[in-house]
Amino acid sequence: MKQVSIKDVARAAQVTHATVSRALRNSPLVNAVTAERIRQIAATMGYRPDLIARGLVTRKTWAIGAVVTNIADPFIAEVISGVEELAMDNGYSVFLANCNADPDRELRVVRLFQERRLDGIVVVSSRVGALYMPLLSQHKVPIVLINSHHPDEFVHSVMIDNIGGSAAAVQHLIQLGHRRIAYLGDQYGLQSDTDRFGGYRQALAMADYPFVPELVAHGNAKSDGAGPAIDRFLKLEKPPTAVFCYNDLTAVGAFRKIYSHGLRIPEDFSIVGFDDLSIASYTEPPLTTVRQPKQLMGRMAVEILCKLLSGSQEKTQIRLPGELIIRGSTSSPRCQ
Amino acid sequence: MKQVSIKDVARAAQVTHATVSRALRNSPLVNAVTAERIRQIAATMGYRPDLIARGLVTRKTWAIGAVVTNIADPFIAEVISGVEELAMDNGYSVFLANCNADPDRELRVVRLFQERRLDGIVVVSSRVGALYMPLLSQHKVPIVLINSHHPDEFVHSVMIDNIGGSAAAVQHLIQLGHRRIAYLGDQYGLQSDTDRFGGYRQALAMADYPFVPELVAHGNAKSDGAGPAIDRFLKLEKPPTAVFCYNDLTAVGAFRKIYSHGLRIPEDFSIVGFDDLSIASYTEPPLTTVRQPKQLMGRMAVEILCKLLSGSQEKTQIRLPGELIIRGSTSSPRCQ
DNA sequence: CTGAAAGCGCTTACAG
DNA sequence: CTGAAAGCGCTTACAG
Repeated sequence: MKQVSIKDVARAAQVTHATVSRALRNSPLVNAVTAERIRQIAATMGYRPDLIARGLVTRKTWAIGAVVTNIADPFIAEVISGVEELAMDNGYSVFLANCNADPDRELRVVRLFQERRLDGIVVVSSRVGALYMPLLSQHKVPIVLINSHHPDEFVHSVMIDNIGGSAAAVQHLIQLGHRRIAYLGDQYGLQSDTDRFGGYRQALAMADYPFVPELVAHGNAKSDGAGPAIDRFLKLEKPPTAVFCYNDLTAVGAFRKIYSHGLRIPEDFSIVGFDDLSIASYTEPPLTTVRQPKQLMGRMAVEILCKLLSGSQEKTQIRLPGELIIRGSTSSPRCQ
Repeated sequence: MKQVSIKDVARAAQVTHATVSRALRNSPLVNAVTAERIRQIAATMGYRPDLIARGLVTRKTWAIGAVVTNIADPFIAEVISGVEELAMDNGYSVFLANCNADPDRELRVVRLFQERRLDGIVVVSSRVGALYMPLLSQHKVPIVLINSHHPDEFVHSVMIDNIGGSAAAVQHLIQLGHRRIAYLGDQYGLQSDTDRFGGYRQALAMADYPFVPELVAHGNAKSDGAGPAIDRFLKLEKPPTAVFCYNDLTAVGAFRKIYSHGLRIPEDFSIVGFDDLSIASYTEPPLTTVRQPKQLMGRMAVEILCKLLSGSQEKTQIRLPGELIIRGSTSSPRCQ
């Protein structure tokens, strides 16, 4: 069945389609009574404006793109839920594009979004922001980066305060009395890893603790990358009594390995994560971690986008604090 | 900077924009040499076709909608990653709409998708499929339901075999030697809960086990809903030695409660879940559960959609088997 | 307040 | 093989 168009309504209402358009958009340029009559008729006929057609003339699609590496990543899914929520509240629909860190796919997405004439773009956890530069420079499509690389090359970004968050985590361990605190990071040169490592060192320095290179290991930001690192830590002459992990998934992997060594958490070994995924509440004991306000980050990115889309020129680079959530995986070390 | 349009290219190539259109679409109706020349020029000028304009005339948007209750739900996020992947591979972009089981929002989405002239819609885990009926009947927009209520009212659906999956789970417990097996379900009348309960009863019946009403409790499909149910089970004169849970989150809640009673898993108590979220691998011990092929389900839905969009009239209702994944949370009961 | 006209950027019969 | 024309469903100056 064909959609009823504005002309069908016009015919039924015995006016021009221009008048129908005005009536439906509540233009003051049309007589209140006829306007109401037209609206009635349109409603009865089940008329729905064609946003495609409208977009063609208004040059506005009311659509934004969300580019992510992997929507199945729980961190990203939470961010996107924030993005979607605020976007919808502001009248925007969101196109979701998974890129899996595949450059081909990412390039295709950039082109596609350009061809679809999206009003704006949000990029989550990207390492290849440079790909979006053409869009930004040639077509001045507003782009807001969330927790992505090189935010400074872009004008608008929302970032977690990695340094501050990890410093707080390590300070927490220091206050509990731990002297040998390990850092279990990533290995792919992520800026977030570098920064969290930076926060770790900063906290040590502030407490006048020595930095011990052997207490630093590199996982893969996933659960299965933690094992070898923990093994190595425990074989040290003076093993650490606590580890601060790059993220929650790494921490979960650390849990398993610690248990497999017959140690208890937190009595024998304290663990701190980063992100506060929902899984952090489910470990046994629940994980002490640094919470990233994931939904909020998504919402803020859209808020920035909306401001830009309504003409703001403001340059917005937001750095949000992480919140240390103290749960059961940390305590004072047993016997020093 | 204004986008370069087909007319700009035409001017530069000294042909009409119709010819440019043909050349760019590789129409045989244009001289190979000029076609190539035009393509060159278009490329140099950085021309990108306007999909909005094209869509207006072709009546095809190459966009599909994905309606979900909550993208932050890990189950849904996985399904969507499958949807997005296959959609993109077939040239479709996907609009994501979160509805949070909010009817207002859901109604808005239906209207919006109609106005955006989407080519098709995928609905995940919806309870209110009825809302989409107008779209389906009036505008014959293809709709494929994934794990949603009342799939039979719709022509196309992808469902997990809840009955078979849960029967397999319970059979597994029976084979391990458990005699008193509890079912910890949901309480909101979800069809999936009814079906999983059905599979539970079916497995008991096949083993000639009695059905014991006191071994059935109702959680809330989330982690925090399991506690009271487990408490009640353990207070029974003859408590169960194993519990089959409606889903993994419920199972995780059961874990915590079992541990808080000082019992061991699986030595003292076996637990089985349903879904196989990534969290199922992270519990201690890892959770035995029924895997839903989440990504596959998403991909299959899009595959159906694509067939429909290329003219197929076939009615497709797929029921996928779940796979029992045996991990560490189940074993034979200690002492009967 | 309303209509007639132009136009958004494309595609596609229809002539030639 | 190419152009001229019509049209997709809208919006919006421009007249009246």
